Amino acid sequence: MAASIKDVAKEAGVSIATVSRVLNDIDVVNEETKKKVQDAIQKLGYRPNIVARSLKTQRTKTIGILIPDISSQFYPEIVRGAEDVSNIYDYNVILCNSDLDEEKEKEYLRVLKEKMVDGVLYMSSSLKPEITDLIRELDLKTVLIESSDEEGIFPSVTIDNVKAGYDAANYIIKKGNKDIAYIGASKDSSNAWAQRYKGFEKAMKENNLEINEDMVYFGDLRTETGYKGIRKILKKASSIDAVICASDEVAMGAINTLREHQLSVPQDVDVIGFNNIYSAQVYYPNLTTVAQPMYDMGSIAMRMLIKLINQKTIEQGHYVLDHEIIERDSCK
Amino acid sequence: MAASIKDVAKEAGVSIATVSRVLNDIDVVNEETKKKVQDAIQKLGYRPNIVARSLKTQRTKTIGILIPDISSQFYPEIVRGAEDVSNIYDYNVILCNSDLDEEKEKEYLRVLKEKMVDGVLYMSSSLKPEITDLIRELDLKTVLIESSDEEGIFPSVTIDNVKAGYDAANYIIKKGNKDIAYIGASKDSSNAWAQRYKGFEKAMKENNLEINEDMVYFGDLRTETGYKGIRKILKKASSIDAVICASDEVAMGAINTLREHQLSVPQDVDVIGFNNIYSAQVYYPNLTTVAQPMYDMGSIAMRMLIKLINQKTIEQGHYVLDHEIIERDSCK
DNA sequence: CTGTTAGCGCGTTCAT
DNA sequence: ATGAACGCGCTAACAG
Repeated sequence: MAASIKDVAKEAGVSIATVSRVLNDIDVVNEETKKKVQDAIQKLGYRPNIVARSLKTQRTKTIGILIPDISSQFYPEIVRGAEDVSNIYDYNVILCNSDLDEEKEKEYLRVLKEKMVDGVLYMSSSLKPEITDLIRELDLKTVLIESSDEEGIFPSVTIDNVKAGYDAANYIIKKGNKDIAYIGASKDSSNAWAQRYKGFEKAMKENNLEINEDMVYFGDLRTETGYKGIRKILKKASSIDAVICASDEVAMGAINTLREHQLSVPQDVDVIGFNNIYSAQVYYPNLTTVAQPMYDMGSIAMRMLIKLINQKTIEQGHYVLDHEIIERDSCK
Repeated sequence: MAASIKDVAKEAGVSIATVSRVLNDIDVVNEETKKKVQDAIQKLGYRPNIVARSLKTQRTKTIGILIPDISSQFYPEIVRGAEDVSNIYDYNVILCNSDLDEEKEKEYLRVLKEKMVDGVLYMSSSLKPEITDLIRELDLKTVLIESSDEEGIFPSVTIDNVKAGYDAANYIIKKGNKDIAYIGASKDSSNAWAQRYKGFEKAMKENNLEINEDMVYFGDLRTETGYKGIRKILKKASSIDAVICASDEVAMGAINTLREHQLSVPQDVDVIGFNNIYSAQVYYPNLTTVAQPMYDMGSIAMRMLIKLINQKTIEQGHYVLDHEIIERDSCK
């Protein structure tokens, strides 16, 4: 059994209260006794038990991170950014993979509450009312990443996905492309991916370009969606100049499939992806893509959360970070 | 403030001990009173405080995972495998990025101890004595992934890296290649990557092939090492038939650089990578590589650890999982 | 079958 | 400046 505060007190010949005081640097403790205590701590290799402290202080110095899947290409960097900041402020993170399963999310949220986390970083496709209700009921300090709630009560960190979709489309249009395909995820809900599609629509409209139903495909954001999308589009559409993809994985799936059909990128077709994941820069052709500052999203969100936990007022409830088109070799 | 066990007891008109009993399904509680308690729990939306429980039971149902960097391409899948299993057994994981910094590792280990984690999954390049000493001093139940300690006291999950390097080399040799380059990380220490090089040496020797100093390069396992390695090799060596790379990132960096020098893969040069990360299958040309069962490594290690925590005897202290050569398009 | 009580290790009044 | 004592919320004897 590791030494407890009691052992230190005995060793130093003082009360546990005094030990606690030097531990937390509170009140003014006589230099001499302070020294005695520190020596005892040193000698016993004492380290405070944070669990006991948490029970007393009601703060665990632990933060829950809820993400769909750490083994996807997108989230690791966000988590890294978050963990780096948490580490600076002496917090640790509990990682939870939800697989976008609402029940799993709820259960994690409840467990995090039981474990008395000081706050939660929440990432998901869309923010269902059941979830926001639960978060409020559990009274969990929460910052959203990549999505925001409609009422805007929760602080959030996102990019402007409508604008990002708009910019991607304009970039493709400026290259002189007319028959433009779009492969993404759900266009209905209010999530990030639907917003990208809205931006796409807007740009097409502004340029008097028509969106051909046959050239739009919705699946998820995985590579396979790129395969499927291109197959469907190639079957139905008469001509294809470019493809806008809601993720880099989809873009790579699309390019691979185009290649199978003897269509080369960018000679025959322009393709742009989204997110700028690691693979995008090693993929051949190097993928032109709309980059999100993933690391920053994680670190900024964690900073906000920690401020929130410490009751400091948050100047800005909703951070909208800049996206950027990274020009590489998948567009002419 | 959320309801406590006391509130439930009062609401149900029983003692807190009884509430605790129905909570933990211990002893035989009268069906009627059990019902009363459950109703009270329901009514108050009570959830036990795990921190308080932990203080008493000395188990937190939390496990620390120490990895170099979650934003690398290699670790997310391992972590996912581990978290999935932990979730099944009602554990949560605290994620720690060490950046292979020994001081950071030590500090994390100490904090994990303070937070009373039930166990630790440890991943690192090599296992320094300072670390094993600390783990023992802290009395942390630990399972190693990807590396093993020389004395073999800690349970571990690895692949046979010597054999893997040997297999990769033989695969390349069988293709008829003579001038074979190797790009990897440190060849001295006893880590996984050094072992791969040992396997390479063995295969070369067995086939009476000479290892040309000019065709070997050691850096780290990042893409850049591939660039640097190829540049150096191309400058010094007279001819190059194939390159064996200690990671997929390195392999992709190597191929990109070969391409810049008008050498195409696999027409001019065969290249094989290591790990089978996501990018390997979307990269062009699709990367031939030695796959490690990353998800399984994480899940098996977590299973071992949980058994260890629950004092069940571990039948096998050192799991050596199978690797597999995935034949794709970067070799003839 | 159920209640009382003593801690788990720590922070925090309230005295002194 | 320091110590005694209480309680955070829960489990685990021990009684009854």
